[in-house]
Amino acid sequence: MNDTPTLTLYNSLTRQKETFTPQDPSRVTMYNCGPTVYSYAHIGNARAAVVADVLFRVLRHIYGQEAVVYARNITDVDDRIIQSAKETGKPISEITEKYAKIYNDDLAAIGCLPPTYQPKATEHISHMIEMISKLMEDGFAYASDDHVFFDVSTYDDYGKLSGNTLDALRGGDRVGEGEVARKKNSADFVLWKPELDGVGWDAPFGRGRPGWHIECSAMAKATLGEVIDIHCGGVDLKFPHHENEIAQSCCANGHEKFANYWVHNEFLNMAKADGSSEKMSKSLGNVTLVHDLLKEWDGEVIRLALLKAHYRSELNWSEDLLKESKAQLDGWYRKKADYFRVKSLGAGSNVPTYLDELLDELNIPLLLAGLDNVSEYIETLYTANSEGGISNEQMSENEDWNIFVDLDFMIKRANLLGFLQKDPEVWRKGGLDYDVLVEEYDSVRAQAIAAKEAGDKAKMGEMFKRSDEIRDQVAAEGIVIESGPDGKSTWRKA
RNA sequence: GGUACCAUGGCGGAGUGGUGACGCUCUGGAUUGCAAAUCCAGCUACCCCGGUUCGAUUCCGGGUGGUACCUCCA
Repeated sequence: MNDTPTLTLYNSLTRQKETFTPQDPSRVTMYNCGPTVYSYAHIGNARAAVVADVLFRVLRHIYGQEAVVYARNITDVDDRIIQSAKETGKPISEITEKYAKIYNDDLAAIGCLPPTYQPKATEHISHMIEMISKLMEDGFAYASDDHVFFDVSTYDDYGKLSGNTLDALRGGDRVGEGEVARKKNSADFVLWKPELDGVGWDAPFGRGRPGWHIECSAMAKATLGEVIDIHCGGVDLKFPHHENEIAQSCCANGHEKFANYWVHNEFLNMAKADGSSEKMSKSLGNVTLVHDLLKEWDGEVIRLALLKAHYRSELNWSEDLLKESKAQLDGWYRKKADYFRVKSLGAGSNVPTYLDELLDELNIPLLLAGLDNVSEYIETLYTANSEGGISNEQMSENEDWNIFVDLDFMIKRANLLGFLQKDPEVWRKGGLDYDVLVEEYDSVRAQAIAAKEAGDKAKMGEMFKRSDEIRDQVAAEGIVIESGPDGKSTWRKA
């Protein structure tokens, strides 16, 4: 294992780039906070999931597929879910199962591998109760007015992750409102709440339901262990969610750390008409759902758009970003079609694949550029051929082999990142069928060319006009006709 | 008020103490009946002011501008 690639990650906890060293290379653990399933996932949720997915893929590449254990939870007990059940009159399980499935389907469509474990909060209530009991026994938590709170004053490192201090947090107090009145310190957070609308579980400290933060602590422990290697999530979860997870887990489990590395992705902003941008939020009414985008765009286009910026940079989301991603992928897929052509000539390759660019803090944009660099190199080979008077179809076996190796390398790397998974023909045609119309186009054009050769200009003009009409007609339906050198045309979805 | 992040061409976006990747767009050319696609060529950028240095876009300080978190939120 001397040649294990070295991965560096920016650790939000220490605020510096660090070399990643797992506790056990044969069982590398990562946790990502999953969705609360009461509605569709939006594109911001997707960014967090895609970033975690890339990290998952890189870890699998380094340590082996079986060696990486990735847990992404489903929060299926929550006030918003209870409220939604009440409003729609549907059973809670119907709502949570529906949206959990949609979430998984949508993420699969944008190339996210399924996590090793997908624990549901309702299946881990006993673990949460255990953890809360332990915290109470050891004096880290206290009961108050049918609630149980974590006492932040008992944990010295509270605020270390987010950079908040208890004094600073105290500044925002609104004493007397709601929970604040029940707490010892305003920063104390709830571990257990009383039953709501019949939703509750029996516990030694009273029938009730879990607070939000304890869920992740309990599920991470149940699926991955008491100390995990990497914890991912969006920056907005850093405080209070992740801060509270650390406090609970460390105090309950008796370890100095909960996660050794914290990886936080930056936010996604929505572009505004005036060129500025603002964060996506429901209150601003600018939420874009993955589910809706998938109706119009291929999942790989959305995935590429999400990965165009470094995960620690903010990403401005826009329609142009999607268009740009589509254009870039079209180019890659042309290369993939070429790959099959050369492969059919008998070329072979066993080049090793690597993701070195990602080892430096998941520099995804650099790897994407690397794909295009290979692509460009292949062009120079083609150009060299054409200058030698040889068509690409007539290249020597040796040249084919060279090109194949490069294409193979590029495509394998793209595949590792979750791109170029489709057949190039399927990609081009998007499941449509315009073969008949395009054949007619060719046939009319052939007549035009024949008329031209016969010197019949009137007929030539007429035939070209008819072929142009066909081309305009399919163009109106979003189809682009591409003429081949031999008079045979192909077509693709624009 | 507290905390943190960011500032590169028309747009997106890497990177580096010493000719500024890559993608998209755009311009010119080849090709085409005209297009499309493809190929070739090309235009355009490191927020401002100091400091360190032989040399800074890159390091340090200040300024300006932008953003996020401190409340449910990826």
